[in-house]
Amino acid sequence: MQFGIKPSLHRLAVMEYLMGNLTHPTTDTIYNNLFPAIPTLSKTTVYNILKLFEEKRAIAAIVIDGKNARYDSDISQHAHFQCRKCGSVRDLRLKETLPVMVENSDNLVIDDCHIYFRGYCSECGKNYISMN
Amino acid sequence: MQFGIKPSLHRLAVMEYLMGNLTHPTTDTIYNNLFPAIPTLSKTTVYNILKLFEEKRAIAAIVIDGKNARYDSDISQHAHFQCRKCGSVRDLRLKETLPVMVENSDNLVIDDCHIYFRGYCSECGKNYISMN
DNA sequence: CTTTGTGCAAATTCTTTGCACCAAA
DNA sequence: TTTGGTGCAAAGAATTTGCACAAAG
Repeated sequence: MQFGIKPSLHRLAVMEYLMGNLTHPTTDTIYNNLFPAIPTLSKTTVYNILKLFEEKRAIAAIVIDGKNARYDSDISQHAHFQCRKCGSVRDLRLKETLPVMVENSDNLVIDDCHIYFRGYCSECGKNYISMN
Repeated sequence: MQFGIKPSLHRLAVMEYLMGNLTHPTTDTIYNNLFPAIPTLSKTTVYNILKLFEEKRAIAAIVIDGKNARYDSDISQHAHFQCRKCGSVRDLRLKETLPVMVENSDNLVIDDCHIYFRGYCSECGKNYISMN
């Protein structure tokens, strides 16, 4: 395990879950999916681990809605889309690299960028259109 | 008051506050700043009004950190920057329009986009550098 | 030993809800 | 008189904190 993070069974389990499930899970989802296999796991520990990973920039926190945080082990530059109806979050690839986008920013030290789109996904979009 | 929102004293006060304070205030900040002048105001009402405004797309909710929502009466296309140290949020103008940025997105109906940058503002950046 | 990962329960924070009251059309 | 804006208190949900124990080097 890189990023200056000491491995432990729980940490490895959380990282493996995130790498194997690029579905932007919430803390709760991660906990509930790992708990059956790791009955000693507590939700506090999941919170601790996710916070540590994020601080070390090993994963990215996605706060696309105000509700709860989601996590992504894909830290490459990409955007996210959330459906207003079903709430699902999916990746969107960008055509341009981000640094070109922002006007000269005084003396800001920018080290992170998140792009969030909202609307209706293909499934919910159908219903959305048919309801009008 | 446009956007299909019926005006009321409280609604006008919240909208005027937002238009006069483009500092991306939180619900709490708005409430605390209006309360002295409007002692009958309750925080529930501020929540109600902000939710209504956002639904009507009269203002934009900014969820740049997971903590709490911030609001912006400037609904033109622009990005936001938050300082990791002091937490302040400021606007950033974009060079490109957003639709060019995203790869062809299947059948997504995209109606909203938020771009968030993080790092250190000019003030905190100084301290950040001098501390290393 | 000493550090640090973990877990429980309680506390905190932000936001929503239920319901009653009040004001305006 | 009916609709809809408001306010209080309580509930709810997500996350953090304090502290004690356990595990690892």
